[in-house]
Amino acid sequence: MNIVFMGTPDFAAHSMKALIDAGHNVQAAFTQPDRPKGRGNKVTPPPVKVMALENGIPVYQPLSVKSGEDAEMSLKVLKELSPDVIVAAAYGKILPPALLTLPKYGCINVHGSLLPTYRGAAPVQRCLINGEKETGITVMQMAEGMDTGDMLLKESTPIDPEETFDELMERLGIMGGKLLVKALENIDTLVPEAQDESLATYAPMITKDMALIDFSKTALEVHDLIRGLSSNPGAYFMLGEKRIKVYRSTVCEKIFDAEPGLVVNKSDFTIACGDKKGITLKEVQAVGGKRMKTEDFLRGNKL
RNA sequence: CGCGGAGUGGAGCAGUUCGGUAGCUCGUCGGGCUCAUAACCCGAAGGUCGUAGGUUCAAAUCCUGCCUCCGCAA
Repeated sequence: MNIVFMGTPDFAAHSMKALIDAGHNVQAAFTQPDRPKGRGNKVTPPPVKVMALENGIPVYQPLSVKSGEDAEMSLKVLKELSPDVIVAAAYGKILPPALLTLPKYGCINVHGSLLPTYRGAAPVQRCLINGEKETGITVMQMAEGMDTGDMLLKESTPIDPEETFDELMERLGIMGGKLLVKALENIDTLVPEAQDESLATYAPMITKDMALIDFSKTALEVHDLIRGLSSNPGAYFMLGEKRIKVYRSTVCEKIFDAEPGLVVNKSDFTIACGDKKGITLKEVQAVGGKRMKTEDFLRGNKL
């Protein structure tokens, strides 16, 4: 099938790879423009661009597909390519109606949740933070609203209580690719299923201020926040003047009669939480330092 | 030229202000104690102090270039 792919991060790159491996003709990749990023504001290309270039696929990085010169150019390019379908996965831009209806099969989206729950930008993080036991992938027909389109295929997967965002994201990325390929194979026979609006929930973007750990919450809530934000942006707390990021933790069921936020076990870095249980830190990173196991951290840093 | 931190035995750190024999907590190896141990005691090995120059009688420490890693901010 002739496909134009739109996406930006690793999650999307998985889907694009799956399309290529399945023998589809990926005509072009649309992705966000290279942006100054990270230390020294070095310009870095998004993962989808890197993968596209590796596979000799033309890359387009319009500032907008909705309005302005770039959008007109994009529309022109797409008309010339005349793809059978446009596949979007975590592209980060809203597609205008003119694009949604351009290909024969319309636009198909790979979303990291079981719709209609967790529509929006950060479904995977929100699932983990909320302590969900299950999530999945939904492949759907794109509509004008945010993740509101009719669903084509859905696949669920259990979430391990210790699973981190990085791990789950990786799994979902691979699942997403497979499910996408499957959906395209059966595109003519699949019956789109409308989403039940009454069940819809939203997963807004993650912001930096969420990342500060509030130890007055329960140990489980703290744990879920830590794994939901690991490794990016990473939940953190202040230890004196030092900012400590936590990448991995476990809940300690023991009851501690201590103020939330106090270190109650200095040998394994356990901190009291609001429900008197403890949160034991397993993998941390201090300012300027590397990410390391707690035991390593404790060898050189006295609590 | 966005701001800042860091490179020291296998791991994590101190030492750098004010140059003068390389240190801590662990790990590893050997021995001891013990019914036994991840516990305790004794001992040992292991480091071009990121790299290239410079200053100096003398540089981990001061000066300069370069490499690598990391946090923040966007």
